[in-house]
Amino acid sequence: MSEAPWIERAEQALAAAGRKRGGARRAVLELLDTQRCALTALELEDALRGRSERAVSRASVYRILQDLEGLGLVQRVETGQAMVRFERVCAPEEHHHHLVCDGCGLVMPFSDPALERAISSLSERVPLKVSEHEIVLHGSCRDCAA
Amino acid sequence: MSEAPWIERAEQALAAAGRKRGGARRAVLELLDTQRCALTALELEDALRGRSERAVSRASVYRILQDLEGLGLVQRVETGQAMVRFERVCAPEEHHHHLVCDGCGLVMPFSDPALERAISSLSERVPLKVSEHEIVLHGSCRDCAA
DNA sequence: CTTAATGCAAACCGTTTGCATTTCA
DNA sequence: TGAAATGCAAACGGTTTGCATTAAG
Repeated sequence: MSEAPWIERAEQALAAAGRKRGGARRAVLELLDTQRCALTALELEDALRGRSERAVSRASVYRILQDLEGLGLVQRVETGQAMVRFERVCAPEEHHHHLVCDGCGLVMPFSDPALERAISSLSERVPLKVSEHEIVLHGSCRDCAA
Repeated sequence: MSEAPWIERAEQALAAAGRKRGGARRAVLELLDTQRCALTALELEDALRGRSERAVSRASVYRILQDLEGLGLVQRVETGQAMVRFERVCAPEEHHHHLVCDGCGLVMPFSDPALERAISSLSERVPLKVSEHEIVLHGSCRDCAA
């Protein structure tokens, strides 16, 4: 199941949940599908309005994201910044975490197999049935550290 | 420096920063000092109001926390819940991360040396001068999983 | 037709700020 | 006395909701 392209899995999951298709959600799905890293709702809205893509009202952006999150298609990323970020939940190979520059707000993805091993071994020794994990490294990016 | 009790270091750092002492902040410091894990501003306010402790207005709670965060005495913890949490920054031996039950909102601390090693080795290979990291495991606690 | 999707504007709510007052050094 | 600390209430800003409209199946 996770081999199918994300956007297809998404449409499928939505259909399975008895949802009807709509242009706003389709536009959000398509934009999310092109993104490497987490966006805020506002960034999403602007990206959709700015380009040729279909404009989507802010309320719909939030509703759609919330909805996709509930279906496990999107996950929220908390970076310590004012706004929450969202990104698609992708195949294990693309699983990543985030670097946040506290100076300029830049957010970058990274991944590290050793870290994942540590997390997964840890997850079995902890009093919680772990379903997901989020790791954020804070610091200064190259420009800000200079 | 990190061998001194946290509350003393805090008072010291505040004095060094040219701050004057005050009852509200003192009460917040004392409460934070007794806590094992992160609290929300509201929980702090309630704890101070409820008990015999000195009541502190919500605005002051936030201002004090923000202030302490700026001095590196307190850190914020984002758990994906509505409110941000705060806890004192303690000695390395007490360094920990958080387990969050998405069912009931329970937040528990945990620590894992292997994980810390993975993080610190990773921190040197990443395009960010890492100053801190935050790890949150989400899942279901024993009661909620049952 | 019946239910979901969407937009708009208003409501929410955690957090911050302005301002007047008190307290500390 | 001058600067910091505090409380109160109002302002903020990201997110959510209510309601009327449109569109999918």
